[in-house]
Amino acid sequence: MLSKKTKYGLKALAFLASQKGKEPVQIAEIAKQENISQKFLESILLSLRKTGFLGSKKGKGGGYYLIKDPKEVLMTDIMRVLEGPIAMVPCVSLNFYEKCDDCPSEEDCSVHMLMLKVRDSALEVYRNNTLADLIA
Amino acid sequence: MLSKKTKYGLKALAFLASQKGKEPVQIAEIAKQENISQKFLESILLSLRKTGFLGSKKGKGGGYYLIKDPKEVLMTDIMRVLEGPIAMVPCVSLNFYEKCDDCPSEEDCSVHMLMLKVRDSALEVYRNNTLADLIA
DNA sequence: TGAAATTCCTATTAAATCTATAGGATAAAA
DNA sequence: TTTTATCCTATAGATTTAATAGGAATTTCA
Repeated sequence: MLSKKTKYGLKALAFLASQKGKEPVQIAEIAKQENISQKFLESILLSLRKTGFLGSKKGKGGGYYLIKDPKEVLMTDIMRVLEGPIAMVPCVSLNFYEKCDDCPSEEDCSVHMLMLKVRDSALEVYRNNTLADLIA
Repeated sequence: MLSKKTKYGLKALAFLASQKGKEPVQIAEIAKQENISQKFLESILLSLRKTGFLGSKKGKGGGYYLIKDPKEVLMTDIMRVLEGPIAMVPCVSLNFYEKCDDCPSEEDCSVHMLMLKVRDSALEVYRNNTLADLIA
């Protein structure tokens, strides 16, 4: 299941992408428009800023804004920052690889191959969609 | 992420599918072979029996066995029983549909369409794989 | 210069879910 | 009647997620 953090993060990014100008949008406005707890959203936007997706400005007239053109932002990158690994098991993850402690061998693991296929199918979707596609 | 329950369940099913004969296999043996907590596995196998995947036999020489030919068991069915919805959000789930309380309209939801694509891509994998493919 | 607006940051609590264990009941076999 | 194994329910423990709290830092603007 998609975490609320990811869902809210996606909605916020989509909201910002749908704004015509590059004026900063305040947390409060996004939270209100998208039905999100403001404090929770605050922490999500903060992490999106720290990971290079958003810029911010303090004080009156401040808020958050997209740094890149939505067409240039791949869903793979967004998902990895918000949700974490795209793979369902660490042993088939490209960016978050970890060995399973209960498996003697990945070759012989019945779960491994299936999860590899699932990962690839998800990757294909995320690689072929950008932030711009969210608002189309 | 795949839950341990699902991972263990898949491994147990694959183990049973790899057995030549139809003799029941004891929980203890599966647990040992697959490095799974026996008590935890017990509850998983029980649920797989209740959902029609496994049969069981009590007493000496007892254990669990597959009811169907592994080639006839779709991964979609297994995953839904072990892991739950294949979709990442309830609003795009075929078998576990639920409306999102925070979304005024599914049509206008930026997350909805993307998650539909992800669901379809996962479904394609699960529909084209059976329990038999796990041990190939 | 100072008040208001807004993000920044850390910590903490609350809730939900997942993992694992406990302990006995039930049934079959020898 | 003893042994073996599943059946069943409850619950404890651990982890993760969701949400809140409260003030610090920065910017704007009168």
